[in-house]
Amino acid sequence: MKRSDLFLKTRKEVPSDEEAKNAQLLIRAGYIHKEMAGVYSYLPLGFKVLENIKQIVREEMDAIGGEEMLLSTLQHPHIWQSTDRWDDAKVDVWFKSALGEGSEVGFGWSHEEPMSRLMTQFVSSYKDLPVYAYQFQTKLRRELRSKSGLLRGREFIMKDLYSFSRNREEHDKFYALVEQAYHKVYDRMGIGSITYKTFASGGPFAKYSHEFQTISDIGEDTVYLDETKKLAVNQEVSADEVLQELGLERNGLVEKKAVEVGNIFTFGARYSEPLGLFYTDENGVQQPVFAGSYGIGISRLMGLLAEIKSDEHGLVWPAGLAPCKVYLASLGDEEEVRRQANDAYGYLTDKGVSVIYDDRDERPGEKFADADLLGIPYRLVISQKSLESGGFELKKRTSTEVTIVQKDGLSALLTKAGQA
RNA sequence: CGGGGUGUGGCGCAGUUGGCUAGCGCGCCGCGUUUGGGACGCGGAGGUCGAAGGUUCGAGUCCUUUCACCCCGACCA
Repeated sequence: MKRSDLFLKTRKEVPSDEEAKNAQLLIRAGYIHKEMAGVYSYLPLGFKVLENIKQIVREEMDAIGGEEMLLSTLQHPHIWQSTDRWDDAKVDVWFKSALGEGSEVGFGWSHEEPMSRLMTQFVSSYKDLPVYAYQFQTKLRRELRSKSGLLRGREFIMKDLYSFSRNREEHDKFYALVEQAYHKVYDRMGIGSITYKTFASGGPFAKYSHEFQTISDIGEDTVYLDETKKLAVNQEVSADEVLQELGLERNGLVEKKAVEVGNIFTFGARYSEPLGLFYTDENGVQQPVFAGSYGIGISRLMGLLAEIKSDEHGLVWPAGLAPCKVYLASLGDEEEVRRQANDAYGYLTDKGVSVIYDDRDERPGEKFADADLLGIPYRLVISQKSLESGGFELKKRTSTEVTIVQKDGLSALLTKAGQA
């Protein structure tokens, strides 16, 4: 991508209506645009980051047998009435509208009901189970107060996976598998070491649900950590009996603020029964499908990563999430510099290394500042001065060290570095 | 939804006890000089001062209503 072709524009000043660091940085860097409170649009570079986050999640969900699909956003009241989750008195986050007189529709804020209902079409025998289906969906929720930039919006993107198993044993095995997959997801995003499996309130079919909480001061949740066991307990369930049951010592726990980046629930027959999701077992007996749901906040992760992976100069995307690998900046307008910059851009692009080529007629300081603000992992500079030093200057976003490299060495170096 | 705060060119802000063609910085356009950490000079464009109503000879400024946004709280992935 040539910078001169992008509609991207960065800002020096922070927007006055954003307090949260993640929103300030992402807006300054031109990754997102605020439409209204708690509602953001994703601009080309922000969209790439979002897609990169999704891709990591997608790979890990596919690896444990997930089948990706996409449910509708518009929801019919009927199926939600059958689980008593349509009434505003029961669920207060519904955005609702009407098709016509006396005919309501809702905008999906979660999808247990439609997914369960849909499965009645495909599940009738024990041979049809288990089923693991997931989607990336824009969820709409009428939050009374959205805040913290991308961390709590009225419109946000979530990965939600639903498992449909024959029985608890089969369910529990998959539940454990999801837990492992989630840890891989967070590891790959560079927040594995500060993300804890956390015990939270359960429901009729499980004593606890589990959250994945990433330690951060911007978090809304308070958790108690056992750092040696790599476990945490949400404050909401941190009674003495619970700690005892989990084998945790209260005085060994540390209180921290954390951001919920994922959760996994055991639902059992809670939605299957009212929605008519049954199967016939080996003995010819009808059984309710044993279900679970598993969420990861995709857009929330983007906000959290911006919050955590940043410094005083701007964003610092982990490899694999950045919108591209290299920020190539040409300095000055000498013929030779221009020629070699174009050459390197073509060369890297051909080798499959994603590049933003800053070909604008701007001063060096501005290009350096943009490379930093955008948080691109590598900065490659070509100028009269760098040519005199023997090639291109390569610098990592996370380091101040500059190395001189030749064009032919670039792609190998960048490919190797990207894998590390 | 309770408490606090803010709305003035695309962005960030100033605007005194009401007073004259509403300013400044950034950004934008043109010309020139510049070129290793967000340059400088000269000349430009761009505003129903959030909206509606009211008081007044006169309202960005005072009053009423309303909308939006931010922060704290309650609620929530």
